[in-house]
Amino acid sequence: MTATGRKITPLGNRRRDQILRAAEAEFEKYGYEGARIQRIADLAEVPKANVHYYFASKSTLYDAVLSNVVDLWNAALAPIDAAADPATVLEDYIRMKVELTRLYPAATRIFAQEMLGGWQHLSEHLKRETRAWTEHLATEIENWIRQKRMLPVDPFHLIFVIWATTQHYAESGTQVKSIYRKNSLTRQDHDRLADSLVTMVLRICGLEPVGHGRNT
Amino acid sequence: MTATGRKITPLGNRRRDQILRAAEAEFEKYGYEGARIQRIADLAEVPKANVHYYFASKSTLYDAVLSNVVDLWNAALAPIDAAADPATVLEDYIRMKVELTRLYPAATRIFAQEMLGGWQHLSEHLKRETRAWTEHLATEIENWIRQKRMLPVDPFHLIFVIWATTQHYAESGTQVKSIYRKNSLTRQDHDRLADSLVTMVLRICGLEPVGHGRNT
DNA sequence: GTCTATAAGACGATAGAC
DNA sequence: GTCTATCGTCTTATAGAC
Repeated sequence: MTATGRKITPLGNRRRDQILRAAEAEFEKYGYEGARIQRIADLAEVPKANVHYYFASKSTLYDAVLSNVVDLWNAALAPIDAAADPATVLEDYIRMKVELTRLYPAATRIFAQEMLGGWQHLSEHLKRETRAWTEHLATEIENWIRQKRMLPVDPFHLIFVIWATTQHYAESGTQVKSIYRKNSLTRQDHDRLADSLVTMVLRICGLEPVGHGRNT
Repeated sequence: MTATGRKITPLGNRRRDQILRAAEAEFEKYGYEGARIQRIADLAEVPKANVHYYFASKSTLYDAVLSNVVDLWNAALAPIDAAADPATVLEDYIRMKVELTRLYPAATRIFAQEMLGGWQHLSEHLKRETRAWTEHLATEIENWIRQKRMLPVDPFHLIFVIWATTQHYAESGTQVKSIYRKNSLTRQDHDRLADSLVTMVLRICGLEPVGHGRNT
């Protein structure tokens, strides 16, 4: 089940997927207002009217793309093992988030754009889903602090540090590239970011690295 | 001197300023593509053609807005006292950045939008200016690390933590509000963010609070 | 399901009276 | 400087043949 309550592409609709992928690229590059159905059609190599056959309107198409993006997020970040130690959970979370950023930069940028736009195009249902997960993690962090298993810190601010920093890196072709004077971020760049972020977050929490993920 | 080499509104052009302010609000809300000159005109309470009298094109108008935003940034964040201790410089930087976010949320959001869009509408000159300041701070941090005045950490990642987190908060009317279930962020919210962020950054650097700014 | 052609309207920009 | 009226273009969406 996806966020919309339907299976993602019950298989057998290649044309639809083709258009969906093209739309993702278009919306990533130009945002909702800037996106052009003609370009989506060209990229998907179908006539423009064909896009409207599968998706009634531009808005419907964007909904479909956003829904996929949110599903991706929730699926990957869902499980939190409350029994595990904080350092492990936080490190796993960070590495997972950086990995998502690396694997799906387009989805990540659309997500960020939508956030900056105040979720103007996101349904109430999807909004609730994204919020629920964050609150869950925050509650866990509060428990750990109460149990003196980590230094006191505002849970939401800590989550935002992780979220904002990885999000910030999602934008290949932006200030990050501009500062590093590179054209694309490599696998190594992302590993270094993950390592660095883990180090920083653990220091914030006064935790020692577990060292099960990588050798530093 | 501003980023464009001219004084900001040499005073005496109320109409122009009126339009500029309206444009700022419009671009903040809808982004460059989504912005509508008609709405800007309505908000500024002038006929649409009047907008075109003061600004030749939509692009020109956006340039003017962006230029003001970048000037604001550079003016407030420019001075770094290399002789001062790291904790003081970092704390001052954080509090200044949070304050800017509080005072100019519109400017901040436009800045963030432009960043996410890959600075598509920012002139080369302005790009260079924003980059220069970041590199300057990074160099200072590297010096401090070499002099063992703080724990080793990737300077850019540290800056991004600060930048991304405060930026993330700039979006009143977004996920932050959604999570906190509030309609606007108060002065106190921003103070708490600044305190929290200072604590986190100083822990990352292994530094003690100086306590000259606020009593924690 | 696929595609061409086109409708219907919105938009940025301008001409030209005052 | 200000404003009305309008031009030309672009864009979403649809009608209707195949």
